[in-house]
Amino acid sequence: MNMHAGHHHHKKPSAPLDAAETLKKAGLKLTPSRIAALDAFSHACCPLGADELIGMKGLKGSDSATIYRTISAFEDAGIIRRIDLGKAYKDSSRYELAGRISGNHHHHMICESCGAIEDFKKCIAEDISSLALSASSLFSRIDDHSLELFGQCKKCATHQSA
Amino acid sequence: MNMHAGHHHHKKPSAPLDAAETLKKAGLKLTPSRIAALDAFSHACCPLGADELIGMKGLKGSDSATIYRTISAFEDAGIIRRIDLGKAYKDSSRYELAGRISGNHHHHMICESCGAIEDFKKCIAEDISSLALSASSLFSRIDDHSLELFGQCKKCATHQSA
DNA sequence: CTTCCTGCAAAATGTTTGCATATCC
DNA sequence: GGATATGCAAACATTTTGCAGGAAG
Repeated sequence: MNMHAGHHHHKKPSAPLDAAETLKKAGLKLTPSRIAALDAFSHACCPLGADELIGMKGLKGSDSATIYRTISAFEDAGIIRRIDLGKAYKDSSRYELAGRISGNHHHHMICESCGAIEDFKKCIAEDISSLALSASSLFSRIDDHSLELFGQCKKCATHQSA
Repeated sequence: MNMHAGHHHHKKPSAPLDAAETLKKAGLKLTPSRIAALDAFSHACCPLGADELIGMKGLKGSDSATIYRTISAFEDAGIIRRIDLGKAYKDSSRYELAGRISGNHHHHMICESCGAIEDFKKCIAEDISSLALSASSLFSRIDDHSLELFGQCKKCATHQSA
């Protein structure tokens, strides 16, 4: 399956995101591939997979092993976060800048017919987290959460494509 | 990474789940592997992956290709649903009975240190879905959602293991 | 100058597929 | 009997790893 996001307007970064600073904070060396990857993530309109990074301007020359290692390093450092976009995208992992990095915490609506992705900002995480904690016997702390909505976009609903 | 759920008390099915009926409704033939797989899912304490089904009593003889095809057929039929349990479990897809089948719609809290999983019932999906829809320019319908909370269980928090 | 990153090639993993046979309805 | 499911083996895609050379701090 080879789906793609519906909209392609690049995202304006809340703050321009200083690569040098971000990488230094993470204890990672400042290298061309990493700068390019960081750039790709901060300009992306939707979560990116390794295959998409491979072959982007600035990462054309990078080996795929490097891409995977970069993704892994970024994830470990909390710079990016893996996003589950459902079955339409289940073949490969996709990532986006973590909320603390982008200053743009959000969730996604995904069209199960065409794979279109739309962000939404409204987040009930605080509420749900404390509710969950108070009902929990095992957990004492919630650090993060995922919330995605799956449905159908207007275009697909019209075309009756599912 | 080879993590496992913290608690292992099997789940009591709300309703015993008639395999014959479930499969018939789905337009699937009633075969030993499918009955066994359905049984595994309805007795599971947490989401199961293909590797876990392979080798369960009743599925010992089944080929892994059959297991994958069974999972796929069940997912297509809406019997099971893929669950993203975060990086601790990212190496393979895991599934659990869909809410309509189990009568037990819920979400998960996952310990990022040890992989322990706890369910929680409280769900704000209706609220969030209508909020999201009203703010959306692209979407007209939400059919499903995922919501998982990631944190640390009390045991790991105590042992300072992260 | 030391540590870390990268490329290359090979391997490991999880999952999918083609085809002949067996099974279900 | 006809449609569908299964086993087996091979193919696939994605991601991981070992190692030697190269770049960053």
